[in-house]
Amino acid sequence: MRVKGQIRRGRRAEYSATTKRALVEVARELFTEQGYAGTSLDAIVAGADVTKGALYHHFAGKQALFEAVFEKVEQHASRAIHDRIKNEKDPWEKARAGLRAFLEVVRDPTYRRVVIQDGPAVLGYERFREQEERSTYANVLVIVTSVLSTGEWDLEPAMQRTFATIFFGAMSAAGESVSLAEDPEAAGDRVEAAIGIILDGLQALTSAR
Amino acid sequence: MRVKGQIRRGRRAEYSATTKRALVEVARELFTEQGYAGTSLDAIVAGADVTKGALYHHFAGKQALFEAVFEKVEQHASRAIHDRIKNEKDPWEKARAGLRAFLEVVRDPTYRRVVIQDGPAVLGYERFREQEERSTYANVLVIVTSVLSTGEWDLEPAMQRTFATIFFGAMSAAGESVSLAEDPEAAGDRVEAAIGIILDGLQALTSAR
DNA sequence: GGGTTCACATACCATCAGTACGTACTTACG
DNA sequence: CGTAAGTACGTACTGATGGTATGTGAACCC
Repeated sequence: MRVKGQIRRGRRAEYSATTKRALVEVARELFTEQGYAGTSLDAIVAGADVTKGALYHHFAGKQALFEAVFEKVEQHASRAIHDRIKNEKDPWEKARAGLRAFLEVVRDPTYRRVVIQDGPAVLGYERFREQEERSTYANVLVIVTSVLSTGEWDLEPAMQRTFATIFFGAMSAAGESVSLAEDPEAAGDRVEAAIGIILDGLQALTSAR
Repeated sequence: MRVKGQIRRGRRAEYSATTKRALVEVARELFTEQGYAGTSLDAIVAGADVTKGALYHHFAGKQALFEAVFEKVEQHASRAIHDRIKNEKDPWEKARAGLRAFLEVVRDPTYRRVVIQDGPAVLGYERFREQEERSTYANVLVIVTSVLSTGEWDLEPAMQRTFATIFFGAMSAAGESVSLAEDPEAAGDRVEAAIGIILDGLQALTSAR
């Protein structure tokens, strides 16, 4: 059963997928505007022009729907960052490029609300980290690992992960403050400068010995 | 109307204060165990052995009660950290002492759940920051300011706040990962070592010039 | 083309935050 | 000392909301 080289999934399957996407998309918008707690399932299904039967057919519940939204947002952000650092060869340049990319990502209201603000509370911290592990945090870990390989530190993996966690937390907090500042442009520059100084310090340690 | 040199507030006022403290205390326990969303007001008033009438007499609502709990927890944490850094004279030593103190504070399940996990989502990020501003974050800012004064950086206040935000975020994330690690002891040591290296780097920058 | 399955829709339930109102005790005042 | 007023609750209720049980019609398979 093939059409134009693609596997024909049947009308029913396509309609189903469309409904599911619509639910996730509407949920994403409402979660962004009103937060998780402030968004009712009734509002979501009304926006997607379906009923709760459809929602509970596709998702186990409100939290599962949120997680689907969360995953999509993270995936988008992760890809944006990855695209910006994959071509940088020098580890230190890669770090600075990644930082700039993240500061752009965090300006997206959806990312802030869904991932940073509501994410930990709704998913629980363990599940939150579990999701981060394969998206934005993964990018940070790659960068940190590559930076730490420049010196003669030879840190064990656990230590590399500790550094990644620290930088990830720093960037999240910084990103949040940037997008909430009255002058996000200037605030972003300050963050870039501050982390730049920290990186300079680490760089100084490697060249010193 | 005085008793033992204290102003006598009357029995009713004392009973009232006792009821209020009981509500906050029970709420603190339940919020810690089951989170904000998972805790019902019925459970809180039952635990405090009062009714919802009492709760709504003392607090505007569930969120206001949470904020009272939040404030108390933050106050306790902030004081614990302050006590540990006030005697340290050398800025760098003060920073390391503050870090160690924070890593202890963050091991308290109540602090993690109420302040780090639920805080931002329940209070909203702006109100969350507003509260932090005069508690734990204030401590970090003091440390950062004193550390930055050692070099010839001469950074503007906005930049100092940026550094404080960065370190505060780093420590929050690190603290969370520490308390969730299978070996919190070792994880704490790693965090201390990692931030120590970052501080070393900054220190190297000052002595280099 | 007839039975089966899937993708929903409908109707309903239980929980819970919040409100309206009543009440007993206490304080202030004469 | 007595009474009016206010405070600190208790009781009873409502609306909103997440979740469930069940029905149904169209698409799929043989």
